[in-house]
Amino acid sequence: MPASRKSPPRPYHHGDLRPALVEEGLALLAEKGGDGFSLRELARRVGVTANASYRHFANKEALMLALAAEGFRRLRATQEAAEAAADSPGRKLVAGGLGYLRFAHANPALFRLMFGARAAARRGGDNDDPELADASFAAFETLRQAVARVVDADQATVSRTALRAWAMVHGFSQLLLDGQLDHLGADPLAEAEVALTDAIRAAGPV
Amino acid sequence: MPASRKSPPRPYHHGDLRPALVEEGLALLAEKGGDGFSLRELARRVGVTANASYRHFANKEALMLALAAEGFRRLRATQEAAEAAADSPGRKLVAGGLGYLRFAHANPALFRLMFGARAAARRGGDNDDPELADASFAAFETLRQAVARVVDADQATVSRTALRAWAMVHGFSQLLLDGQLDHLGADPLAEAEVALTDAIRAAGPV
DNA sequence: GCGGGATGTGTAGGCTGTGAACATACAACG
DNA sequence: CGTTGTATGTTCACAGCCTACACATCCCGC
Repeated sequence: MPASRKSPPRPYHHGDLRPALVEEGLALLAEKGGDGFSLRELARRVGVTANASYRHFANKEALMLALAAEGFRRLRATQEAAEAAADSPGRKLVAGGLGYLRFAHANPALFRLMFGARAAARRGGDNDDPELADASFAAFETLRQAVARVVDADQATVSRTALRAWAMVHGFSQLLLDGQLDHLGADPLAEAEVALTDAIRAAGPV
Repeated sequence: MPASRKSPPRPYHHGDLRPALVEEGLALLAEKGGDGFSLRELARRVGVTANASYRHFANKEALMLALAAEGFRRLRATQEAAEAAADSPGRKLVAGGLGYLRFAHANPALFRLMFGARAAARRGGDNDDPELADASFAAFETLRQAVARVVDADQATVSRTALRAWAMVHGFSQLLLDGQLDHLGADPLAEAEVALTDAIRAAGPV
């Protein structure tokens, strides 16, 4: 009865390969970093041939774009969870920013991929991946709304303020995970957190 | 007389290979981006065998670190030139920031390498490259001094303010070259310039 | 129950980074 | 001036990578 047994001898078809590739891909990315990420190793881990992934992704870059998009979705979820735990609009804004910072610190390779992949894809000739563009825009929208709940001004002013806040948060995140803040002390994340909190508080209400 | 002629038939020794590799490496990086940068192609361009570079760099990563360090030196030179062209401390600070932003926009792959290489090297087990650390620190020092000429406060306050300014400038630069500001209009660089100028003016005098 | 589309495998080619042995040119010293 | 040592490039080799193409296997709708 070789028909009905499904687990023991590795079935010919994986059954749910695409999400498995994304999930294990995120893990592999965290372990090996952006360089050192290999399609073949990913396939090995998932228990499938190197070429199997080509049924689900046109090439390595397409897979990386999918990882980046998933990263943006998780970043947004992290921001929203952090905001939900705070109890005033001002504190929500700060909490969202700190969530952003911590996400970057906890997922350095993914964070770098998220913000490098679009540019890399476009210089490769592809037009902008809509899934990635959406996911990335949504993350910024989350921040813009947090700002809107604080500043109470016309749309344009809110957007300008949100853009500044984004640049500040993103700048700290990037400097932190690039080791550029290590000279500040023993715990760069903590230093970055207080610096970012001060900066948002100072610039937040314009 | 095959001894004294030096140009026609490619001499066995290049004569000045290391700086040639760095110079052409920067060009190749600008053309191909961080991925797609190949040691073999670089060697081909310089007119030398693939393995010749191993006499000057331990491996590919060491070469990339040298490129990154050279990038920091040029960034600093760009900042200083921009500051020199302005005529008041406040304007010098803004000009330096804009110089930083324009450098990032003009050299996207190099900029990404500069800020990614240290982290990548350290997760590879190497300890921090001192040449790179120095060059990178000097670029921040340039900005810190520009801030010091503006805020007139104790050392600690100056450093905190400079750190904020750095994060802001760096954040805008990174968002710009990652295409994250494209939705702002037809000329993202110009948009980023006014946004950054406003932000520095607003936050500069604390 | 069977035919076709979806999914995974096998094989192969050209590229990459890098190690080891060898070749060449120059420089210092007798 | 001749020798010898050292810095610099070259050749050969290998494993791993991405990916194209042909083939195998499974499942679903008729």
